[in-house]
Amino acid sequence: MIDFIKDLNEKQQLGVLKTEGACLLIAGAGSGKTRVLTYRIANLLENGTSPWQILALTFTNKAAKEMRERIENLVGTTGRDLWMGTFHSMFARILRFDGDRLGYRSGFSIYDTDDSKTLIKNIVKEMGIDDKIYQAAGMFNRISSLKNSLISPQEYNQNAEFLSEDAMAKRPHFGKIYQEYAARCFKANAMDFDDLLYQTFVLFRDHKDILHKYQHRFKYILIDEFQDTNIAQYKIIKKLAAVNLNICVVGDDAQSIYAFRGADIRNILNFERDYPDLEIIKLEQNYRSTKTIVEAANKIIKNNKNQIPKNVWTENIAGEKIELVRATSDQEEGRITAGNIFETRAQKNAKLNDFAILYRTNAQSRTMEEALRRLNIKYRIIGGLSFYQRKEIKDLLAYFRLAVNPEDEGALRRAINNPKRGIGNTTVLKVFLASRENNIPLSKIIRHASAYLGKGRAGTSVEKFGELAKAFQIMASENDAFTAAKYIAQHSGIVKALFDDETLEGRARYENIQELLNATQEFVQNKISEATTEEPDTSLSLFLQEVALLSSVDQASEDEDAVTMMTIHAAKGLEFEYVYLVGMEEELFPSSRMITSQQDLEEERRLFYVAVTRAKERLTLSYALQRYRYGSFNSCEPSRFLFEIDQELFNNRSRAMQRNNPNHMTNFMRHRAAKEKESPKTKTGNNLKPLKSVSNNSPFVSSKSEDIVEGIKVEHPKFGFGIVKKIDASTSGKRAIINFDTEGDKTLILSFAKLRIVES
DNA sequence: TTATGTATATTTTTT
DNA sequence: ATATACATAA
Repeated sequence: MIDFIKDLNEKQQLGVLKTEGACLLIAGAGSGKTRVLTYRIANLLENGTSPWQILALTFTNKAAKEMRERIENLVGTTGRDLWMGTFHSMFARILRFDGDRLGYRSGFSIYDTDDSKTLIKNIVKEMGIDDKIYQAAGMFNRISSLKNSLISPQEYNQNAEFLSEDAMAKRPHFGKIYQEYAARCFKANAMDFDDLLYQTFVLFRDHKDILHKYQHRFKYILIDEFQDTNIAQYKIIKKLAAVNLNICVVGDDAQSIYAFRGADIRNILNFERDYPDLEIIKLEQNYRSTKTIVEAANKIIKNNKNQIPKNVWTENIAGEKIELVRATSDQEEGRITAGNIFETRAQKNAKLNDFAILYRTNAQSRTMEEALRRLNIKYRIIGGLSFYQRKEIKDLLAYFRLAVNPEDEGALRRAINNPKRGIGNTTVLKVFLASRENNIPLSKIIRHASAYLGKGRAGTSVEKFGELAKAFQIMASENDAFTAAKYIAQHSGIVKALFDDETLEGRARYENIQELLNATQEFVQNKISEATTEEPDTSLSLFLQEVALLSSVDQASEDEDAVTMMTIHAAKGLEFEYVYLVGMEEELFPSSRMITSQQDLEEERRLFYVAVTRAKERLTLSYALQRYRYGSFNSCEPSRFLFEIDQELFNNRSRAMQRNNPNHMTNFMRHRAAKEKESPKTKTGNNLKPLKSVSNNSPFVSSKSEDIVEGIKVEHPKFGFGIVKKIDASTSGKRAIINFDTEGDKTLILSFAKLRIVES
């Protein structure tokens, strides 16, 4: 029997013991909600609930893994059969079992964002419409948010309001693109990330027997990070919980940072409405951070209007004051940060694992890397371009996918002529055309290519590839992931091509391929050692599914003692003794794209709140006066967020620095006041753009590009002198059409173009 | 069909 | 500054 009482405070106990009915845990930062969830599950297991009757949804696979380990420590090995993981991976599992009812086959591919965008690009190209208006990224975002709101292509195309909106925004073909995109994914036996949610919803909606199966299986449902769930996720969960009604959600509205991905804070409010006899428990005691940090965080979040009132407090010591660093440049910021880490480690005898550098954008990691490397400090970067996004990895994965799912359009496109087989673009287009016109599966076309493309060289090359693909398919279905992967890597020619590449880059790529093969081997071994059944699934198919749903945090290994660097988003749920939050500058944090609306700004502030509350012992904030961006220096102003922390919470050094440079802070304050006054003017000037553009965040107008107006004469370093003919603010990034004396008309993006005003 | 050079867009966060 | 896309030549 576990002694719950000893390890938990009163509120936490309540959260553990209130097993029946609906329960909403509002958990402030560092209030031990993971602990509550862990004990809650352990308690359920101890009371005789079977592991497979519990569905626990976490935000990352890593969180699930850690929780599983902690549960096993409490109650033994029963944790293994829990349905615990991310929404996406648990729903993928359900769809693998029962997706056939929707017409999917079990080896379905999971398209990542790149795959989806490529497909959209191809569709737009095939439709022969302007790819400047129908940009893949914009179309993809729109489709994504529609799916997250559970609106199907059919529903979309029958809705007069949507259609007229599109017509007004001058993109009348969007509905068709959405329809075609969905059709093509289905034909390719592929789902994108959003489909994993959307199709699960459809499955439960249209097939009551399957819904019943899961409704009765899951006696208890738990959801972590509830503030970051979207409408689709909520609706599915509501269906699943409808029979047993035992549902416990944990979240903190102050840490909701994924609205851009469809997360809807209203889910918390809906939850109160949908479960009237709900028990609401507020966890407000913070066990993680010092008083200083908790106080700073509270002050920051107070500036947000939308929030559930709560009072986070701590019994911890006041601890060190917050340090604020001003650097002259981003490079200096890096040097100071690295130097500070170096000193602190020696002083406090700390491990590098205790340090984290957090930033708003991935691009900021580079200067930090250089600085750390100079001091020989080990580091790891989470996110950015991950291992699985590297070209050579994606190339080989395409072969794997094709072996598991022969209809995968994206995989076929990628693999068919890589390495070079003399199958060019024209031929590939013919293959797709033949498939579409005769309504014959791609796999069949390529295996009988000469019948469809003629008996020329192209036809035989494709046919040979078809045979190869078929062989891989058999290989994948009859062997475990490692065996199949090794075979495919060798026989696809990918390994050979890279092995022959003697350059340094080629070597690295070759090693990455080896690494991928190691990963399949590890996967197989893990499955066997964790197995609770006779025949664990070690297929390449399952490997691909797990890899596709890996989050950036999941990929980090903590074996080595190293400083962790990541975006604030990736840091959610983590904690470190010493946190360095760099790049505290206007336009960077808050991001220039997020300052136009109150809502967006509040999300940025929550992001700041998340960053600050990662720190246990000490928080260091820094900003640079100048930052190298887009290949040139830009001067920066300190972030407005810095002024939301009480001056007394900064250490003497930081305050002295501010005093010694009265110019800086006060100047900035004046600056901002002036800007705010001015802003209505700029807004009216921008009113030309259509009411509803795809990117509804109007681009930030820097003071420099503001000065560029129609009719003035400017000088460009390359094109020489010219007259501004027209300003176009309708797209993302304000553009100007300029008539140059020597070069004629050019369209330039103002935030990039280096223009000097000659006369206005 | 493939290789090469030039133009163009890109940087917010992610399952 | 860098990655990708497209056009052009071989």
